[in-house]
Amino acid sequence: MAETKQEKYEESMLYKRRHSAAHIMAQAVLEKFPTAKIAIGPAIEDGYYYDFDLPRPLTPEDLDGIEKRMREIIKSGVTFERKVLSADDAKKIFHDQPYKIELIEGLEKGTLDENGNPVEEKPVISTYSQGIFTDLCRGPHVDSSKDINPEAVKLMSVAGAYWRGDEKRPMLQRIYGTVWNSPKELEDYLWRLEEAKKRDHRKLGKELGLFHFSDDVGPGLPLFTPKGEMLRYLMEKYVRDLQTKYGYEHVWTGHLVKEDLYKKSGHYDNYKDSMFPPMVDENIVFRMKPMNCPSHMSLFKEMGLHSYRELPMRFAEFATLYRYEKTGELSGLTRVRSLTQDDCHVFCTPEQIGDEFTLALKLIREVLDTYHFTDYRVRLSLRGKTGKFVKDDEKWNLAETALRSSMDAAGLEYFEAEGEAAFYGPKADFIARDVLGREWQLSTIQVDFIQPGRLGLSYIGEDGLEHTPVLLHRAVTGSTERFLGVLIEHYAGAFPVWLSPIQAVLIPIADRHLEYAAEVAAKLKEKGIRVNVDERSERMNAKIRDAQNQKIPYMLVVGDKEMENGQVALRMRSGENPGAIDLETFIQQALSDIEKKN
RNA sequence: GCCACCAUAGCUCAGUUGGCAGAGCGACCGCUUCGUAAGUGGUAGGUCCAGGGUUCGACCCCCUGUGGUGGCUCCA
Repeated sequence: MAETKQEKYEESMLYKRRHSAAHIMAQAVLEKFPTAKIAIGPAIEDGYYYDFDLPRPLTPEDLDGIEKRMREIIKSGVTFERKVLSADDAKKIFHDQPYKIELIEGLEKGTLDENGNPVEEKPVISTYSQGIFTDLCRGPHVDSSKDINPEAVKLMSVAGAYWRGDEKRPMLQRIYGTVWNSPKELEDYLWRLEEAKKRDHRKLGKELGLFHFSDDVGPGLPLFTPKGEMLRYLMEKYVRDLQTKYGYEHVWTGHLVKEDLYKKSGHYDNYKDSMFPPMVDENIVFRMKPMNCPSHMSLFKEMGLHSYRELPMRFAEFATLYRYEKTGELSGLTRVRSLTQDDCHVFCTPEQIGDEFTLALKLIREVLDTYHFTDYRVRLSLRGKTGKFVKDDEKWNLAETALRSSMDAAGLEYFEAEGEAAFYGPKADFIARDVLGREWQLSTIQVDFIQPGRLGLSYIGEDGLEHTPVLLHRAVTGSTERFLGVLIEHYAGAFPVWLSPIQAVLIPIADRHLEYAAEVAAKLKEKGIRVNVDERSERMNAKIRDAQNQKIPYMLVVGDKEMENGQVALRMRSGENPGAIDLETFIQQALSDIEKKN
């Protein structure tokens, strides 16, 4: 296979255009607010941003003005000139720009680059100037602003952003903008955003009548309609059956747990802020269950003394958990306060890690495949040098090695992310790309050498001695709520037949066909097909339109001809119109589509 | 939690220098019985998110709160 040479984004003309546009925007903002303090302004995926400390909040009108001024600057043809200089000279230039001074000090120490990211080598300090505006910058940039098409530039939004991403530091105003190589590309990008909006699961969830939120119930607590619950049921049943087939066993561990257990497991220290407040009953303090691991481990313990012959033991559970997410973090179904995890904990010996990982991997691959997620990558999250990570080098090394070799053995490509691990061990996350190219973290497998010891778990080994089992945490779809949100957007609401809450709708042409429609519906129901009869006194066209908008896979029109011949006139939601077929033929086709999970 | 913006009928939205609240779709009740994406007439439907303030008068202006959106931070 021929190797295609792919240009790195950071070296591309598009990147230069975006980065240069960020500088031009900063110039326009400084012209408007001469006392503004400028922070950082990198190019990012699909555009760029720049952070400012401004005397007042920006309005949408400000953005229009800044965008207009940017076009003028671009058209005027300013050139970008690079200059290398010493830290002291740089400090002189930016003497009234405290954020730049802080960045220069980072560069001086050789630990951070001009965007505040850690670097290996001590960087050269350089500035880029266009016209009267000079910025601390490594580049690269376009030679002249004439390399940017003024009609391919657009400011997108204003947002708050903490300086250096640290919530204890000042909140700056971030302007997001986008630049493309041509106005056509910009138009395509805006079109993609529109398409994404049409697929937004919050919008589709309402239109298709799948779920709601209620102020009376509370934020982040979704309520599912009969259709929405059907989806949940089907999704969970599918994974449950598959897990059973793969040798996982299901357990149930309730919703409340004594707070003390989380102190023992170590979760309390790390996550008490994201647990719902305690429920106090005389001398006992309870918490809503925010994770299953301690419960599953307690169950393992209560089931008595275990022999190595019993391992691996695989406890799976569809458990509804409650997490006290900050209100600003809640978002539709993808970030909620009550979530149903398809969780599993595998208790095994160190030697079994590889096999268990492979098993989990096989299961995950099959599930992602069924849901038409074919494009995904794996992130291996490792501990960082500082932070929440439990201190035990030997065990971390053992865990990291086990995970790496398991993934290598599985022939799986992965990339590593330092500092992203859970506090108890490294993890492998599956990040899938949906049809719009957006990435979602779905499945996860985590090795845990820490918690079983903390909770005093043990098994008797071949040597007759007590050993601490290794714990594997594993989730396939993550949570039912989040996965459903992603699925709605992935399918744009047109679920495959096996998942569709309503699989077929019968459309009688006139009232005299109602009886036949009901007969057909009864026969379909008998075969387990989820079917509705549209009995309204509407024209067939209106019924078809409504069924299309509800994205129902099969529309079955019945009139005089069909009634006479025991047929149904099939129309697919794709617009495909096979016409009149025998009822039995349709049933066979539908059952086959459902069976194949197409 | 922080920054900005938003909240009007079931849904999508309009509205007024501060002077009796509007449309389309949907719902309901009729008429229509129709062959592959909206037949037709009528009726009902509102604490203009909540609480306070300014005012002769507040859906509109101010404050506080609640909820949502876009980000930031966080995500066992």
